[in-house]
Order: sequence, then C-alpha cells, then structure tokens
Amino acid sequence: MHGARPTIGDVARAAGVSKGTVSLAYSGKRPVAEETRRRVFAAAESLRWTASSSAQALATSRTSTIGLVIARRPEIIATDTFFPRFIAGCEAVLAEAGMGLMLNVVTDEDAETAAYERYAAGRVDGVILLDVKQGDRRPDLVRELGLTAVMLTAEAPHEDDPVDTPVVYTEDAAAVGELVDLLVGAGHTSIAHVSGPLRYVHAAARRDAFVDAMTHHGLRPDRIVEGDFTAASGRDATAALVDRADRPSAIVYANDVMAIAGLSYARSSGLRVPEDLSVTGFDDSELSAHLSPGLTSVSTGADVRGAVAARTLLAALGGDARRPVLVDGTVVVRRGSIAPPSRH
Amino acid sequence: MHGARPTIGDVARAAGVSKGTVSLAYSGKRPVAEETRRRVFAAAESLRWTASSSAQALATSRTSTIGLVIARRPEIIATDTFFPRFIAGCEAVLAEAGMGLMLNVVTDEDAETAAYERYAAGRVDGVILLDVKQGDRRPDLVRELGLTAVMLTAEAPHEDDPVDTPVVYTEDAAAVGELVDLLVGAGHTSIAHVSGPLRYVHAAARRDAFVDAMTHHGLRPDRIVEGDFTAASGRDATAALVDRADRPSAIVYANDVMAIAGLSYARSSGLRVPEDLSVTGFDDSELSAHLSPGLTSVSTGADVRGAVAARTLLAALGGDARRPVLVDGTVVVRRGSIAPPSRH
DNA sequence: TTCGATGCGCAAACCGGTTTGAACAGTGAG
DNA sequence: CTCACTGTTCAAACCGGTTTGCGCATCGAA
Repeated sequence: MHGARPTIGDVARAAGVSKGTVSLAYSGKRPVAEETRRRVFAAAESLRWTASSSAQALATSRTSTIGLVIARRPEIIATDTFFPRFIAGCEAVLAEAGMGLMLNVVTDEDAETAAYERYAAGRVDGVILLDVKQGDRRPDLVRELGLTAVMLTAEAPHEDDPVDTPVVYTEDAAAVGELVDLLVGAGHTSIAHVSGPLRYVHAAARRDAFVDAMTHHGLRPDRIVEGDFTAASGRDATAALVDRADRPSAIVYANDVMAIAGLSYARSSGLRVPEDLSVTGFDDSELSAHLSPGLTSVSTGADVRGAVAARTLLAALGGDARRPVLVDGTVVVRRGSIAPPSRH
Repeated sequence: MHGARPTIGDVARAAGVSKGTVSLAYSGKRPVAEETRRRVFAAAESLRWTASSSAQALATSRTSTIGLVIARRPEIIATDTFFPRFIAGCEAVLAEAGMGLMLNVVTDEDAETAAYERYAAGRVDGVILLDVKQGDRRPDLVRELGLTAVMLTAEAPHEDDPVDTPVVYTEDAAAVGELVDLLVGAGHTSIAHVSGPLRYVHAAARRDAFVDAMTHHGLRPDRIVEGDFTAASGRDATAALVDRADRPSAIVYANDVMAIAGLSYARSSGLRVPEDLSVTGFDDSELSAHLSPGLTSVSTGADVRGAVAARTLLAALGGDARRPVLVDGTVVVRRGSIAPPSRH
C-alpha cells in the first residue's frame, strides 16, 4: 500500500544531488546554491519527506527530547493540578524549540532510578528535577549518568551549596509571610498551618516561612500539622485542628486541595467561612478562584515555572550554564476566604 | 573526564566476541552458548553498557515510545484531574513493557497536526487519541501518517461505523441513567444538566444519555446548559439555573469541577446542599470524596482507562488488531450531595 | 595564458545498533 | 574415512541521517 517512508536518499535522487547536499540544504551548515536548495526543497515536498528523528538522533547524538519523571503517590497526581499546569508551561517552550517531552510517572524509588537510566541510554538530552527532597540523590545520579539537568526549588540556593545543577526557584517564603501578615492584619492571633510532607524541600520551606512569620509577629507557631497534599489529609488535619475548644481562627494550608477539603469540612461541621474560620491555600488552582467564597491563595504560576525550567534547560543544553534563576510572579491572591475573626 | 558511553563494540572487544554476538546474547533471537552469554553479560556489566536507544530505534524502526497529544485549553488542563490520572494509568503499563510516553500539549489545531507529524517522523510507534470530536479528522490523519492508534470514546462504536482504529470505550450512558434514576427515586422532578462542550463526542453522549433518562421517566429534559468543563463555566451555568424562581431541585454536571464550583456557588447564594439542591458530578475526583457533603459522582477509573488504552495500543503494535474493548468499572458513587427535594 | 581564490557539490566515513548468509568445529552415521 | 548435520560465531550489509576532505568549475588578477 503506502510505500515505506521516503529517505534522504530518495530526495537526493529526485533532486539530482547527493545525500550530503540535501542535509546541508536543510541545516545550512554550509552554503548551498540557491537554485539547488530550491530543487531539494521541491523534491522533499513532493515526496513528503521528513528527516527520520531516530537517524538524526543517532548521527548527532541529540534526541531533541527532554525527560520529566514524576514520583508521587497516585492520589496526589490525581488531585494536585500543579503537574498538568507545569507540563503545559514546559510544552509551550519546548514545542517552539521543536523539542519533545518524555514523561514518566513512577511510584517507588527503584522505578525512578530505572527511569533516569533509561533516559541516559540516549532517550533524552536533559531532565527537569521536580520535588526535590532533603538529601536528594538525583543530582548525583543524573550527573553520573551524564544527563544535563535543571532543578526546581522553592528558595534561593545557599551560597555555600556547591550547586552544579542549574536551579530555577521561587520565593515561597515571602508569599507565606504575606499570607500571615494578611491574617494578622485582619486581627487573627490563633493561626494554624497544615504543611505538606516535610521531606520535600518546598514543603519544609513553606513551614519554616510560616514559623518565621508568626514569630515575627510575636505569635507562637505551635499548631502545625503535617499533611501530604491530598484532600483526605487536608480534611483530617482540619478536623484535628477545629474539633476542639481552642480551635484556631485561621488556617494556612500548603496547597489548595487541602484547603478546599478543609474548608468544606469546617463548613459542614457548623463553622462559617470566613466568619468563623479564615483559610488560605497555596498554588492557586482555577477551582479556587471560582469557589464561593473564593479561596485566598498564592498564585505561583505553575505554567510560568514550567516555561522557565524548560528555557533554562534548553540553555544548559546549549552549554550556557547560568546562575540560579528566580521565577518571579509569585503573588498572593486575596479572595473571600479571609475575614476578621468572630468572637466565640 | 567520564569517557564517552561505551558502545556495543567495546563490549564485544572486552568479551572477545563480535558485535553481532553481543546483540544476539541480549535479544535471544538466535541461540548463544551459555558460556559466551555469561562473558558478554559480565563485560557489559563491568563497562556499564546499555544499548543506545537511538541506534536501536534506527536499526529496528521501533522507538519503544508512544505518543499522547492533549489538545485542550489551558484552564481545563489546569483543572480537570482526568489527564494526570489517565497518564499515570498508561505509564504503569508502559513502564512494565519498557516503553516510554511522549507527551504534547497543544492549544490549536495546527499545532496538533504538527505534533502528529513529528510523531510520524519516527518519534513514536503509536498514539492514543483522546477527546474525540464530531467529525474528528485525526483517525484519518494518523492512518495517513502510518501511525498505529487507539481511540478512546464514551460509547460502544456503531456497528456500521467503518472502524479501523481500535477503540477503547466506556459506557457513560448507563451511568448517567443511574444518576437520574437516583434523583428521580429521591423525589426530584425538576432536574437540570450542565454538559461539557458538545463538540466532544463524550460530552454529547452524556447529554444524550441525560435526555433519554429524563424522557424515560416522563420528565422533560428542558434545562440543559452547555458548559466547558471549567470551574468558571460550572459556576456561571449554575447561576443561570438557580437564580430564578423556577430553579431546579437537582443538577447533573458533566464533570466534578463544574459540580464543585456550582455547589459552592449555590451554597453561597443561600441554598443548602443537598437540602435545597442536589448535585452530581462525573469522573469522580479525589477531592469530591473528601468534600462535605461528598459529591455524588461517577467513578470512571481514569487510570484504568489509561492502562487499558496502553495495553490495547501495545497489542495493536504487536499486530493484534482487536475488537472494541469495553472498559468496565464505571460505577456511581453515592455521597451526601443528594437528598430528597425540600418544598420551596 | 597562467595561477590562486572562491563557490559548490560529491563521495565516503561515521553514529551504534540489528540482521543474516556463510564459515567453522565437532559429532555421529554410513 | 567421508559426509551430512548441528551448534555457534563471524563479518558485512544495513537502518537514515550528518560531517568533512577533496575535486571540479568558474572567475578575476597578474
């Protein structure tokens, strides 16, 4: 039926030139006479030829693909809207550069390592490292495997950290500080925090920022519950906090999903939001904006982070190792979920 | 520093055999003496050799990668948790088979076509088609491009449809029918529907199912609002439905996000849920289970669909063209968001 | 007319695997 | 002792591109 895909040889023959010339006509790495170039393009067009990317990859040892391994529990992947937004942001940049994105979702550490090893076998040119953990071994792993990498973090890297992996970071601490300021400004003194899993650097950073901000206002940051970013944990943590006489008048959650689940729980147990309980989220999801009341959150531009990470990785692949890049645009979005505390 | 990656030639030399023997030892396509095989494996191990996937791809014209193009507006990707769940499901199957997943997120049709064309240039072996639309041209496109494909739909393919693309489908209609049954059984007679964009076959199928179910109960399906799966549209559609004297006593939403936003809107405009308004979602997201009241929804096992789609595609790649596959497991999950209607 | 410079394209090597026809050693049968 | 046969390995071709040394033609200057 439809014959095999045409090769560069077919195009060369049709245009009456050699394979090399066809290649050069496309890459422009050496001048080709205008007239010849036209013949080549015409031939390619009529044969509907496109270079085979496998052949190209083999010849150039560049795959035009970058890899992303997501290592999270299914419940979180299924809930948190960060990933799809992040990926969409990456894609926009990658597509423009003609690059592809290879995705792997893994659930245990062995599978994670295996994924990077497969990547290193010439499937991708570089990788983006998400969800950096305390003592994360991936930077070493990827270096060992010879992969170019970019790492996402939630705070500026320490000066003395021997960072050889390019870093793209946001400054979550400032945003958390702002949230606390807002609450304190509204009159709250009893503020709790539901964090993410503290083994993640970003979750720990937000928790630390909460502690600092509270301390700064002379308040005791003594109600901190560790959640795990799932709706279930948000609900449970909230239950633990509000089902008692000395419940807080406000809760700062480490992500929107936990905040929404918490808000919903509080409401159904008789509390009015925001009158009896103010809540804030983090990572502003589309849903949060359209709830009633809207959820006060921190818009961190997941898509922008994806775009910047992709751009930085492309630069690194081009040999342009750059200093840590700050992704700006972290902004507190105030909505109806915050109000002055009622007396109770 | 770290020398270039070892090649099969290095392994051959180290083991004192030829390249071909190394290849055979690994593929097993021809017998290799046990003793030789051991030497080869030992050499490969000590050199830390792994076959270059580009070279393999070129030689075998198989990339061990499948492609997935997601063509949706950013707001939807950012909200709907279907995609990450679906992808996680695919991955589980693909990883097991040593295959990779290439992902592309596009926003317009040209980019979509371009993505498939890049795929066809030897980047992937096959593709999964999501979100089939009325008169979708992708089946033709991928056939023309010589890509193996699997298509996901929400109803059994019509007998007379000349389906040459393998289909994996769910039976959404039955589930929608059950939802309506539940509501009618609880005493509701004024039930509205907020659909998805009707150009999508699955959204239209759910709408049709709603119409059929209502008609079956002798009710007039005259309050249907077309949404677009976003939280914003869920809120707006709900506003249009409930901010009037003859508001419905129940609303069937085509996905959870719209339902959650709608529920939230209804509550904040003074309606009690479920006492004054019962609501149901679709595609059961983790969040829905942990809201209070929990959202009655239809669990369609996005991850299972992903897994089945991946498995079917792998089979198709293996030349095993099979009849349409039904993904079972669509089940109505009843939670607190349904109650008998109150008088008003 | 001769000579170097310049522009252009060809042919061949190469990337790192897979595949296959043929060679070779060892074995048992005739 | 020869021959057919089996089991094992080798060498070379091939996949479809990219890269580069070299030759050829053309042209202006000496």
